[in-house]
Amino acid sequence: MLDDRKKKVLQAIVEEYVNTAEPVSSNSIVNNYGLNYSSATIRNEMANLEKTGYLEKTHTSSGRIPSEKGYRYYVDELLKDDNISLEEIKYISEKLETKVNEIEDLTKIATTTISEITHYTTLAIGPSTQGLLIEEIKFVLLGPRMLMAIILTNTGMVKETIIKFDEDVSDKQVETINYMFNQKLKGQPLEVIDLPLEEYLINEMKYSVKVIRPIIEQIKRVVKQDRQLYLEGTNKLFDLPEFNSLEVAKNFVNIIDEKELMTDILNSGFAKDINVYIGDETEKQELKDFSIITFKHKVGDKDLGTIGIIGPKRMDYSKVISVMKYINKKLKDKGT
Amino acid sequence: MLDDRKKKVLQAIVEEYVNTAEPVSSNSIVNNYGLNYSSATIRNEMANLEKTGYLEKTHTSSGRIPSEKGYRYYVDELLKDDNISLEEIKYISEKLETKVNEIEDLTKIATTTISEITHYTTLAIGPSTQGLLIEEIKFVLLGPRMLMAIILTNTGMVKETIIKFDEDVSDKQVETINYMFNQKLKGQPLEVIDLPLEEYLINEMKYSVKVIRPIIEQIKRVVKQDRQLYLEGTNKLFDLPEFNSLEVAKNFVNIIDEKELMTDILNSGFAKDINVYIGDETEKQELKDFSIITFKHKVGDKDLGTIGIIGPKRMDYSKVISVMKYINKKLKDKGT
DNA sequence: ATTAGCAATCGAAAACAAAGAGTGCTAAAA
DNA sequence: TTTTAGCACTCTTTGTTTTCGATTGCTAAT
Repeated sequence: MLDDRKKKVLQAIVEEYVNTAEPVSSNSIVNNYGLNYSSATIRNEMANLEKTGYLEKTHTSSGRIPSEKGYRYYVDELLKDDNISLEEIKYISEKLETKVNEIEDLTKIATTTISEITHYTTLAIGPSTQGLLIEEIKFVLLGPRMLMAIILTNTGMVKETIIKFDEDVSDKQVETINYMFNQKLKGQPLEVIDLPLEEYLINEMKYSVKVIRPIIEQIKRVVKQDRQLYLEGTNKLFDLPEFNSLEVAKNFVNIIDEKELMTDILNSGFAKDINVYIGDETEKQELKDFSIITFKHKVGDKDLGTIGIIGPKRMDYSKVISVMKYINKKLKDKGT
Repeated sequence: MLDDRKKKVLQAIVEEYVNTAEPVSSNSIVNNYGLNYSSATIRNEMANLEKTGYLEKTHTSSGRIPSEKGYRYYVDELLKDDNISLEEIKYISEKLETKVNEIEDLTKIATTTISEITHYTTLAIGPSTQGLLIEEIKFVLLGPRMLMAIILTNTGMVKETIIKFDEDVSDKQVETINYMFNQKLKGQPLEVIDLPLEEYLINEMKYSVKVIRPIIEQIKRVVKQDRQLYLEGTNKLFDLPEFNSLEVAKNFVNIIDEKELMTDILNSGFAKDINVYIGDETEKQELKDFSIITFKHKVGDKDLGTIGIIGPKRMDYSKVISVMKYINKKLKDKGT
C-alpha cells in the first residue's frame, strides 16, 4: 500500500506527464503541485516509487514517467471521474439533443462528440446479436426470383437480406415459406438458424432444396455478419508529440487497419461499465504503446453497441472516463 | 513536342525515380538505361527538360525529379499499359473467380487484389443512384408504427428503409399508400422524390401529414444517402520513403480521414475508362503530394461503383494502370 | 525525517569538418 | 553542329567534438 505522500507524488507525476509528455522532475512537482517538501524529499519518494515499480526512468539522469503499474494504480485509485467542465457538459448535452431518425445515428453523434472533446481517435461497433430472439420473419417477393427476408427481433432490431433463386418462386410458395419459417422460428434465439433447421425444413416442406437452402444461407449470413466498425478522428493522434516517432505513427496506422483486432477489443470486457486497457494489458503486442477505453452504451435499455477511444498510454484517463460516464448516463436517460 | 531522345530521358528519369525515390543523376541514366551518350549530353538534355518544365531539381547540385508536367506527359505519351506479369494475371484471375453471393463482394475482392498487387491504398465506393429509375416501391408493415419501404430500380438495385410513426397505421392505409406511391413514382427517376411530390401526395390522399411526411423523408434520405466508402491498406504507404517525412504521413492520414473529399474524387471523372489525377491536378491543396487513379467497374453492364488507389506522386503509374485495365476487362467479361 | 549542496550523468543542440554526389560550363573532339 | 572530357563549384549528408543544462543520487548537516 502506498502512503499518502507517495500517492500524491504518483498522481502529480501522472498528471504532469499526461500534460507535458516530458519526463517529470522532482522540481516541477514541488513548484506546480504544492507539495510542501523539498525537491530532495520528492526525489527520495520517486526513487522509492521506482523501486516498487510505479515509475520508470528514460535514462539515468532524467525525470520519471509512470510505468504501466503506475497508470493502473492511478486509474484504479487516484483518478477523479468528474473532470468535465460546464462548457463540455453543455456541448455534450446539445449534441445528444439532436433529433435523429435512426437510433443508430445517436451512436455516431456520441462517437464524434467524444472524439471532439478528448482529441483521441474513437471507435464504435454496433450491438451484438448475441442472445436476441426472433420475433418474426417476413418475406417479400421482389421479383420472380428475388425474395427479401426481414427479421424482427425482440429488441426491435431489424435485419434484412435479399435472396436470389435459380428458379421462379410463386406467391403461394412464399406464403408457405413464411408460415413454416415463422412456425419454427418465432421466439427462438437467432443462433438457432443452422444446419439441423435446414434439414428439418427441407424435409418438412415439399419445396426443393434449391429454394430453401439459399434462404437459410442468406439468413445465416446476415445474422452472423461482422458488425461495421466506425472510426472517427484517425488523424487526431498525429498531433501528439509521441507521434513524432515514425515507429509509433506507423504502428498506429497498422493497428487501425486491423479491423479484427479492434473489433475483438470492443467486444471484450463485459464486467464493468467502463473498461480501461493500458498498454500491454491487452496482451496484443501491437498495442503496447497505446491505451484503450471502452464502454457499452444503451438508450433506455436498448443495447446500442460499444464505443471506445484509443490514444497513447499517456492518456488523459480522467478526462476520457469523465466524458464517457457523462455520455453514458445521458444516453441511458434518453430512453425514458 | 519532345524529340525522341528527350522522351527517352524523361521516361528513364520517371521510371528510375519511381523505383528509387531518389533524384536521378545523369550518370545513373547512362548506366542503367542504355542510352548511348555521355553523361554530359544527358545533362544537357536534362537542363533543357527542366527549362521546359518537365523536370525539377531539389537543390542546385542534385539530380532531377519529374515535375507534375513530366508525370503527366509520361502517363499520356510514354507509359506502357501492359506492365503486368503472368503471375499477376494468374493471381488476379483466381481471385476474381471466387464464388460470391453478393455481387458487391466482387468489389471488395477487386479492391483487395489491387491493393495487394500495387501496394498502394485502395478506395472503393458503391454505384451512384444518379439516373436510376424506380421500378417499384413495396411497403411492408413491420409493426403498428413501423413500416419498411423497399425501392426497386430498373438496374436491379434494391434500397430499403424503415419508417417509424407517432400513430398507428393500418393495413388498409398501407395498401393505399402503396397504390398511390407506385401510381405516382413507377418509371420515374429516383430524384423525382422531393418537395412537390410531398405536397401532391398530402393533398391527394386524405392521410395526415404525420404519415406521409416521414415516409417521404426517409425515402429521400436513403436515396441520397452517402454511399459507404471502403478503404483498404491504409498502412501500405507507410513503407514508402516519402513517409519518413512526418508532414507527408500526417497529411495522408488527414486525407484518409476526410471521407467527403475521397468520395468527391471517386465520383468525378466520367470521361475516361481510367482517370489519373497527379498531385495538384485535383485542385485540392491536401492532395498535392499524392496521385489518385480511379476507374468505374461493371459486371456485364451492371454498374458496381468506382475503385481508386491513392499513392505518392512518384507512383508506379504503369503498373497500376495495367492492373486496373486487366481487372476492368475481367469483370466486364464476367457478366456475360 | 528532512533538506541543502554538490559531483556525476546523460541528452540535446550547436559548431565544425570532411566526404561525396552531382551539376554547369568551357574548351576540345568528332 | 553535336558530343564529350574535364574540372570547379555547390550543396547535402554524415560524423565528430564541444558545450550547455537539466536532473539525479548521495552525503553531511539540520
